[in-house]
Amino acid sequence: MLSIGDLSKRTGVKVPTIRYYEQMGLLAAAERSEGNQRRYARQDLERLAFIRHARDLGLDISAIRELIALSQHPHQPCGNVDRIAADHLKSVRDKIEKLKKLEEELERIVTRCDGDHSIEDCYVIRSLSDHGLCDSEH
Amino acid sequence: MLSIGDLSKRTGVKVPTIRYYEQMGLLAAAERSEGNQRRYARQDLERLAFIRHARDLGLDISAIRELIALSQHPHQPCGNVDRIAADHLKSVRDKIEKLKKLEEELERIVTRCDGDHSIEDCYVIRSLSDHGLCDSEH
DNA sequence: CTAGATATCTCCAGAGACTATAGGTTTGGA
DNA sequence: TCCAAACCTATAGTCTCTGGAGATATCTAG
Repeated sequence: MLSIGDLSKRTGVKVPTIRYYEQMGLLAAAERSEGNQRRYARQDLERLAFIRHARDLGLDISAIRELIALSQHPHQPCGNVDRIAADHLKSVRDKIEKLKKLEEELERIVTRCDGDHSIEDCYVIRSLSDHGLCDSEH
Repeated sequence: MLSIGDLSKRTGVKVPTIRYYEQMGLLAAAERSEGNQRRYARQDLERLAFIRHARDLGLDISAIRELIALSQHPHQPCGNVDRIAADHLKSVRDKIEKLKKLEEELERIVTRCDGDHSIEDCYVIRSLSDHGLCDSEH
């Protein structure tokens, strides 16, 4: 049996975060030692690794909760699982698109500023003040 | 003079958000009507548009606070302004990089799932469970 | 001028996903 | 056996808003 600290070291998830996941219902309430400390078995380690991996991929807590619930019915068809992942892929793509537009605009703003003139004339400040200087909508 | 609702309509910033910006020190405390309601002048409109624009670009409140402070000394050189914008550009680029890696991995996971088999065998679930199935580090 | 509708005021709580602190208890090794 | 490290619970804070409650102000129609 692993202590919460052991589990933390093995998964890279911080101790308070593990307790938080338990509170949020992603991890089952752990067994306890005689002195009331949490003790974990291998399944808990796997479950936490699953959660960690899903979080790293940017899935939010409620999506993960749903995936866990689905994974406990292994003989059902996996359409919902696929949908969750595909939806998330779409939202990641949307975010990338938005950030690329930001990148372009920031680039445009920054490259017109040599950092060596007065704030009064600074393109960065002027761009922020005047939306009309933007190329694209946002 | 504009009411807070007028200002909201003109800038697209919600009323409670305007009050929040005032509380955070981005907007000066507004003048008040006899009945204690906020009244805004044209400068406030411009300032709020500046804030909105900077937020749309992803700059955080403290960066905006700093930019506003700098913009009030128009005769100083603009090196710091440039630095804030350039730092932000870098962080946007970093975010894009990370998201692209996620995109790749999610794509890989999703395309191997046809949504038409059992959860037991689902590649999405298996990928999340087993980090070893990933192509790249993350 | 007054009634009623709309807008505003302040204060407080909640969102999401943690993170940190305080004050106390248990555990593991020398 | 003793002590430091790890653990426990409970609570509050992070960041950027957003929404609600209950009270007050302003505007419009009659």
